[in-house]
This record gives sequence, C-alpha cells and structure tokens, in this order.
Amino acid sequence: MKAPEHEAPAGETRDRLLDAAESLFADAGFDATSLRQITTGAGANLAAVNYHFGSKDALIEAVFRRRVEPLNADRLRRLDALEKHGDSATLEAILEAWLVPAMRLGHDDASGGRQFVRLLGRIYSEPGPRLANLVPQLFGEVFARFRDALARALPSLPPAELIWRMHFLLGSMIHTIADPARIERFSGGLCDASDTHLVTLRLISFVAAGLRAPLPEELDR
Amino acid sequence: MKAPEHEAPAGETRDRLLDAAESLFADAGFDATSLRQITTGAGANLAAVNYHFGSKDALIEAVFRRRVEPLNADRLRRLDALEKHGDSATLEAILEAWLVPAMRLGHDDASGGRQFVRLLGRIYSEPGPRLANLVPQLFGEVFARFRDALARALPSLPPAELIWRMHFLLGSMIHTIADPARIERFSGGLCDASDTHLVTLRLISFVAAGLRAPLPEELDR
DNA sequence: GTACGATTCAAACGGCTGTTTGAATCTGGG
DNA sequence: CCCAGATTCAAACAGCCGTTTGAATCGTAC
Repeated sequence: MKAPEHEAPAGETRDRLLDAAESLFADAGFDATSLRQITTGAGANLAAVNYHFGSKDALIEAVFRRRVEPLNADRLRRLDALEKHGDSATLEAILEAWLVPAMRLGHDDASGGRQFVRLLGRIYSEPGPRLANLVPQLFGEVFARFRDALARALPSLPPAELIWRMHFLLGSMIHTIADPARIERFSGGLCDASDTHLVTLRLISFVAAGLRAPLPEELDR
Repeated sequence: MKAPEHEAPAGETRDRLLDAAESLFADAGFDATSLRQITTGAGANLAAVNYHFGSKDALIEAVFRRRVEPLNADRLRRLDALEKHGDSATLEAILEAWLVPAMRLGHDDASGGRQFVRLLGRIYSEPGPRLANLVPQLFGEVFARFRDALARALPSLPPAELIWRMHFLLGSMIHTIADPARIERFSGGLCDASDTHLVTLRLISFVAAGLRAPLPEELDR
C-alpha cells in the first residue's frame, strides 16, 4: 500500500505536484495555470491532481498549508523564546521574530520558498471566494499571539490603534517580502535587496518607529 | 459618424464596457472574468470589447488608464500647491497630497472608484506579463515628483534609504486603500474604517514616523 | 434620398479548461 | 503466489474561453 522507493523525477508524486504547482502559480497566477501544465511539470498524469487533492482549489489550499505551518511554528518558537526571559520583549525583537522566518523562507533557493513568498503576497489581494477564508484560518492564531506581545511592548497604545498599526506594518512587510526584486526595478538599481539582514534592519527600523509614533491629538480622546 | 443621443442602459457603449469590466474585475479578477460576463453586464454584444479595445488585455489597460490619469493629476495639483509656498513642504503635507486623492477615489460610491481601488492594489501583485510594464508607465513620473519632494523634506536621508522607505510606505498605503473593509474583518469589528479623515490621519502619522526614523548605525556608513 | 462610415449583431471558429471514468499497473502483506 | 488496495494511465466529457467574420443596422453629411 506504500509508494515506491525510487521515483522518476524526485520524491513522491504528491510533493512533486505541490512543487510544480507552487512554481507555476507564482509565475502566472492560479487561474492562468492549468492542471495540464502542473501535471506535466511534475511528470505526472493529468488525473493525478484530482486523485491526490480532489480539485484544483484544494491543491491551491494544500500549497499554502504545506509552507505556512512550518512558518508559523518558526515564528511562534522565536516568540516563545523571547517571552521566556521574564519581562516583556523589545519591540524590535518581536518584529524580528515575525519577520525573519518569512525573510529566510523567501531567500531559501534550495526549497521552493522563493516561489512561495510570491504567493504569500497574493493571498491578500487575490479576488474571489477561493482564498477568502484561508488567511484567518492560516494566520489567525499567530496574529493574535503577536498582537498580544506587541500590546505588552506598547502599553500606552489603545487596542484599536494597535490593530491599525499592525495593519500598516503588515502592508509594508508583505509588499517587501513578496517580491524582493521589485525595489531593484523600482529604484533603477539604486537599491540592493540581496542582503537579507540589511533589508530586515531597514524594515524593522521603519515599522518600529511607526508603531511608537505619538497618537495624533485628534485620535487621543 | 457620432453615437446616438440616448442609450439603453446609460452612456456610451465604450464607457459602459469599462464600468462593467471594472466592477467584475474587482470582484473576481481578470482571468476569472469572461468577455461574455462583461458584455452582458454592459448590455452590449460580445464582439463589442474586441471592436472598441482590440483585445481583453487592452481593455484591462484601458480600465486602469481611465482612472489613473485623473488620480495623477489630482496628486500633482496638490503637490504643486504645496511647493508654491516657497520653502519645502512638511513631510505630513506631502504624504497627504499623495494619499488623499486615492482615499477619496476609494470612497467615491457614485463613480466606480470604490471598485477601482481594489484593482489598484492588485496591480502590484498580479502575476504574468500582462500588467508588468504598466506600473512604471502609469506612475513613474508622479513617483519621481514625490520622491524629490520627500527628499527635500528629509535632507539627511541618503537617496537609497529614501527609496527603501518609500517602498515600505507604499506597501502600507496600498494594503490600506485597496480593501477598506479588510481591517474591519481583521479586527473583528474593533476597528472602523468608515471615516476617511481618521484613517488618513492614522496612516500618515505611522509612515511619517517611519520616514523620520534614525538610520540604524549598521546602515550609517 | 442616397451613399458612407461607425457601430451592432448573431453565429461560428479552434482551442483549452477542470473533472470523471474504467481499465491497467504497481506494491507490499498473508 | 496471489490478492487487495493504492496509484497511474489514456481517453473522453461537457462547457466555456477569446477572437473573427460578414452581414445587418444605425446616424449623419452630402
């Protein structure tokens, strides 16, 4: 009942389908990528997707789940480590625990992480009901954990204002991580996104300052 | 050679096609929206799109051009007004000149602006070569004008670092404008995005603080 | 009124889509 | 050895896609 020891291209069919789908989705989008392209790219039969996943939509969801679960685990592990040290963690340290795992994933050329983060940026702007319920499902728990940690690091910020600022910082991070080459095109080569550490440093200093900004008087009532 | 005085639904066929396309694209995306849906929604014949625009891709581009040109004009007019007052404008005022026109467009229920801004958020993450060259084409000149204005307001910030921070700020703004209801879902109703003025205030105070953040020592060399 | 260009229309084009089917093949356990 | 279950396979399914065509219709200028 088990799969064979050796496969033609590499690994199990199921994984090869996920790899091919991930890469093709990143390049062309979900709708523009056909099951025939995916199964051909994976060296599998056309029916393989429906056999292993049930439908194209279920395949898309599986592509996300495979990467997001380790990503969430990495983020939570770092946050736990921070909170173990008694008093509340630095703002910068919390942001680093959120950002670094995604940044690492996006620069991991060995696995398909680089392709995946491009999808991750699209999960928020993708139209239609296909991914609508996926974001809270995938990230809801981790969001809440980081929100609480940030609230402890910024005790004078009202809860609703914290959510607003987390919303802004999410925008910055997604925009940056999802397409590292974008800023190089955008700046005409003036900016260099190859050094992950420096990008992280820039992004954290930007959003940390935004989080710590004094409340406009008009909102302080 | 001119069109008739009165049309069945409203306005010229060309405009009705753009309206229907804009709304359908916003709801379902470019690929998932068929020309048949668009022409039916516009009360036009299936061949109308290819007659008036040449192809579906050209229609997509026309949808963007129609709204972006007035948006750019509004932004530049505000920036010009700021720079007329002799010395360099406040950081907050420049950001306002950038943000308010888009914010207004997104809350204009009469025209299809509300639908359009959802597309605007997608133009950055949309895969494939279809929109690849459109962003610099539509926004390149206006970007450059605002970059120069920001550079004058932040004279101690190195040029490359300014681009990085503009990149972050763009992420926040796009994320916020493209889907005003997102934060209400995201916050479980705790946050209210209905008051444009307050949202603008929050966003500007966040990104202004980020722009003014001191350079991390590691980058200050 | 008639000729002309612009616009609309119904119909068809070839091609690609996601999914299903039923038989063939493979693999490990009794 | 052979059977049961898991996997693969080729083929076909109905349906929708964007685009093209050529004729019909419209409004206007002559």
